[in-house]
This record gives sequence, C-alpha cells and structure tokens, in this order.
Amino acid sequence: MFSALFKYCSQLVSFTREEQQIIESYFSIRQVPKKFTLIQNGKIARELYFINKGLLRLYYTKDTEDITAFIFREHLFASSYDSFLRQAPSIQGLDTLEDAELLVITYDDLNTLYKKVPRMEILARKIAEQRFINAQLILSSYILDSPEERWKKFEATNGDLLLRVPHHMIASFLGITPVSLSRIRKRLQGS
Amino acid sequence: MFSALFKYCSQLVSFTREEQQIIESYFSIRQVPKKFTLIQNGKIARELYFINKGLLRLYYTKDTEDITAFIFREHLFASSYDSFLRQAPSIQGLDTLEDAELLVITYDDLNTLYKKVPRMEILARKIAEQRFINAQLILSSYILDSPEERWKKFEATNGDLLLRVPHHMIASFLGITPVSLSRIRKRLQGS
DNA sequence: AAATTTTCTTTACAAAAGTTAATGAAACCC
DNA sequence: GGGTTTCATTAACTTTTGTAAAGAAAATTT
Repeated sequence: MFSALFKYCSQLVSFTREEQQIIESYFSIRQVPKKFTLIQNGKIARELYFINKGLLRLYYTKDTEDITAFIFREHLFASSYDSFLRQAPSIQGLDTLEDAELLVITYDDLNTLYKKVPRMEILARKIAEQRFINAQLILSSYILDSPEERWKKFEATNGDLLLRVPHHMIASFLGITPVSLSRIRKRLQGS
Repeated sequence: MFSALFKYCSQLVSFTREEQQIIESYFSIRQVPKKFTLIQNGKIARELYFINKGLLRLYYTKDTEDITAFIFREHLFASSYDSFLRQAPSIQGLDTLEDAELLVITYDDLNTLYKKVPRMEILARKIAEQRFINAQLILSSYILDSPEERWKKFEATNGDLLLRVPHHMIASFLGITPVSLSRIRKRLQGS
C-alpha cells in the first residue's frame, strides 16, 4: 500500500523504519472513480496526493474550455501545487481520468509531519526542486519548440498516454487546438 | 552589504545572529561589469547569486539567436537554477545587463551550509517553492494568454524594465519576434 | 440494441504571427 | 566626433494557427 511511496522517496531521502511508520500514519488511502474532481478551480487545495494507481489531470478553465496543464501518472505526487503551497484559491482544477487509488495528506498534517520528521523537510525541498525543474522543462519547450516539435517530443516520451488520454486534452497541453493537432499528425504521417 | 539578503530571507525564515554570521561567511561579494557572462550555456552552474545591485538575464540560445527565459531584478536569487540544482550542463546562459554587485555562494558551500545551519534547508525549500510558483505563473500565461495579453501584463507588472532592457529581449521572453511586438504596441497605442 | 454523447478528423475562411528586407534613430566605441 | 553596431519600426509576402461547422467513428448510457 505504501511501497510505491517509499520506493519513490528512497531515491531522494533515506528514512528509518520509525520515520516511515510516522509518515504512514499521516497518510490515508482513498479510492476515487473516473472523472472525479479532486480540486475545484477557485477553491483552496487542502490535500496533496500520491498516486498509487490511475491518472490525474491538472487543467485551467478559460471561458468554457479546459486547458490541460499537466497529466500526472502513477507514483507521482500531484496537487494544484501552487494553491497547496500558498493555501490560496486555485486557478487550476484537478480531476481523475481513470479510477484511481490515492494516498492523501492534508496541508496541516504535512506541516506537523515536518516537525515530527525533520528529514521530511529535505524530501519536500527536493520534490519542490524537481517540480521546478519539470515546470522549467515544459516552459522551455513552449519557448524553444514549435507545436509540431512539442507533439513529437510528447509522442516520444509519453507515447503510452496517447491510448489513455483523449487527444484534445493533449492538444491543449501542447498549446494548440485539436484541429491543429490533427493537421500536424496528418502532416507527419506522410514523412 | 548583506542587509538586502537578510531582509529577503526574513520573510521566509528567521535566523539567529549566530546563524546569520555563519551564512555570511559562506557568501562572497563580487562586482561584475555590464554584459558579463556568469554562466555559459553547456557549462555547469557552480554558483548561486543574490543580486544586490544590477539586472541579470537568463536566456536560451536557439540556432544563433538568444531567447530570454527570465530577467532577474535586485534582491533576488539568480542562477541557471536547474543546472545548479542538478549540477548538470546548463541549457541556459546567464549574463549581466547592467553593472552588478552580487553575493555569491558555490554549490558545495551551500550543501555544507545546509549541514551547519539546518534551518537553511527550510529557506531553500521555500525558495524552490517560490521559483516553482513563478515558473508556473509564466507557464500559465503562455498557455492561457495571447501574446498581446502577455505584453499587457508585462507592461503592467514590469513597466520599469522597459527602460532598462532592450525590447527585443522582452519580445523573446513573451514568445514573439521584435516585429510582432512592435505591431502589438502599435495596435494598442490607438485604443 | 438503440440512442446519446464524446471524440476525432476534415473543410473553408479569417486572423495572427513569422520572414525578409529597408529605413532611420540611438547607443557605443575607438 | 566620426564610424560602426545595435535597435525599433514599417512594409510586403508567406506560413501557421484559430474558428466554425459538419460528418464519421467510437464509447457510454439507458
């Protein structure tokens, strides 16, 4: 139940058995169906999730349309991270795309945990750093690459998601319309 | 000399006098002229800078052209952050845009400092979180806003930089060409 | 199984941004 | 101070993407 979590953490920080038990006691497990909204746009994200199973989608809502900000896979921490960190209303929503099993910790409990297990602070720093590096990577792709190049990279690194996620959600993640994605795919077919 | 640094830090963590003295001992001060390259694309960023005075520009190089990734003002930490954190070759360069006064700490010294002043770990986490939130903000503007809207926001929040930074550097930060920026500015003049 | 919704692609047209090149102004450098 | 480089704007033309609408295929619901 917690094995994936500690496997992930152990790459960053090594916890003792005791620390692991304290950490476990602060997380709860939750089964969530497909298409379930975990964090609603405008509300404060009170919880942080570790994905044991399933797929989550972070998205902006512009006018009446959803724009994908990120797709979280198994064995990652997920949240509307900036709302969670600042405890301010979220400008993003977070939904399940598939039935999911999540480990859940609240903001307050996480801060208590920092005090009980100070090494947790190091883990949190490293996760924040990783998320920064990741955001930076996506941003640099927006800056440097054309939509076509972004699609190619997405296909190469996340090809499996093409079968699990509707294309229009990927299109908006790439910063283009489904129409444009369809054109790009057609263009590339030929070559 | 260190007053701006501790003023900035005190918003995030409160250090004792002793801790401050240790921290000071790990930073050195450096005067750097305009147009000086602090971090070269392809090299590993070994240093982290706190800007006492001056303006720094982080940029990508695509083909022969520079594309601005970020402009750092006074009283901020600056580096090619992901290169510094991962100690991997940088895909960005960092230059001064003006004569600058910098407080400098190396990667190794920072890690020593984490051990001497554990509270520093909290500061580092919070700075990483802030930088993540910031990267997220820029990314969301790329996703949600048109170039015209991005320009308007830049003008509103960083209007002072328009006098300190050439427009073509701002244009590439906004993801457009100088030609396009000029058109946008003209379009908005009328309204 | 039929009906409904969602997803994906295509077409035609409009709008925006890129490209190249030219011009004038400003800043910089011996 | 004169010459050079850098910078900002404009124009003409091309390419790309967006928008709107329609139809086909797939998935979901009843």
